[in-house]
Amino acid sequence: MRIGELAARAGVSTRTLRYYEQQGLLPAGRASNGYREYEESDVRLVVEIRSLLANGFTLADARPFVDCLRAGHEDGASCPESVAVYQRKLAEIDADIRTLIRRRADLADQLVRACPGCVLSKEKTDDHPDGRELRLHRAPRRQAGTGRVLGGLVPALQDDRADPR
Amino acid sequence: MRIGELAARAGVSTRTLRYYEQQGLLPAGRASNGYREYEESDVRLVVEIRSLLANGFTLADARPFVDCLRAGHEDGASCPESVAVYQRKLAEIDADIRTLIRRRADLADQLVRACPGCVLSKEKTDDHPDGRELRLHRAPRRQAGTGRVLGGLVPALQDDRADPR
DNA sequence: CTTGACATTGACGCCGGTGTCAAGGGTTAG
DNA sequence: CTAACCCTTGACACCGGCGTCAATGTCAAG
Repeated sequence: MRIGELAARAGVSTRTLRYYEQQGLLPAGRASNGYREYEESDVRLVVEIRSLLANGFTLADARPFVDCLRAGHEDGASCPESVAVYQRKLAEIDADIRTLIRRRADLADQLVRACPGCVLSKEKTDDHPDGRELRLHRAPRRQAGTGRVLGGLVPALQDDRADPR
Repeated sequence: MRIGELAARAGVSTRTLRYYEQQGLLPAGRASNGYREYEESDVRLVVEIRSLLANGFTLADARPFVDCLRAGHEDGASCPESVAVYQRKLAEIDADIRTLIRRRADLADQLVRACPGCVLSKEKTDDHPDGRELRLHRAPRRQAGTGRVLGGLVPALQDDRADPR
């Protein structure tokens, strides 16, 4: 099938498919006239990628899953590389959550200081008794070394200008 | 004082100060030779901005605080506009936290499904206390801006790109 | 005078994931 | 033959917060 059909069936734009190919995620065959040729299985691949992206993965993160599927596995997550990415993502999310919670507490404190009584919002400021959905299981170790941590969910607090990239 | 001194005293680059001026956050007077002239009080302003940025605010978010300080208040948060920003930020953080928590649960589920037993690493990772220098990067692209609040269910806060900007 | 530290404006780069346009070639139905 | 679509590559735009050049101006010290 050609790019337009794949785009329609996978629910993405042709631009997106070409971008994925450029990133090495979705190599396409070529017809004699230069048109890209895709397999049926590529639909599945694209859907997998979109699903991962929607869950906060980057394209680079998605690569092991795609490779795994192309290697013949039914589940993109059934390869050790994919599992490693999963674990790394979990660690990143945990770190982000803890950061946000800390930040929330700080902000709430400052708000109370500036405007006592203004805190009419949630009960997330303190450890709430029922421990509802905020229980952060175990904390992973951080690994923020190389700069990039998550695929973009949380405002940056990059004030430690220690490392110039 | 001139830009170099302010930069040194506030702990930012001159580029940063010029950027803030360009954004209308930090208007500077001019000497006869064209050099920017700053007041003592501007040190305070810049420090305030940096503090807010470090807490996940954008420059636009910081504006009410700066205005408040310049209006003579000792605390940048003691104006109603600032309080409103605080509350909005709290709401955003709460939404982000909920999203992340949901996402974490989903990922953990999938990991267990793909690799039962792989999750036990979660328990043994005992985090060491504290932890500055955690650098998350890049704010969510739309979420804060155009009135879209991610309070839904695993909203994937960036795949509803149906609206053309 | 020269040097050198400091100042100016302007512009590109980065990061991710596309949207969108431009300028062209291929294919097919009428 | 032509219209009407499909496809191709290439390149700019966007968002935030700057880093980092480039080319040039200012001013005090030696």
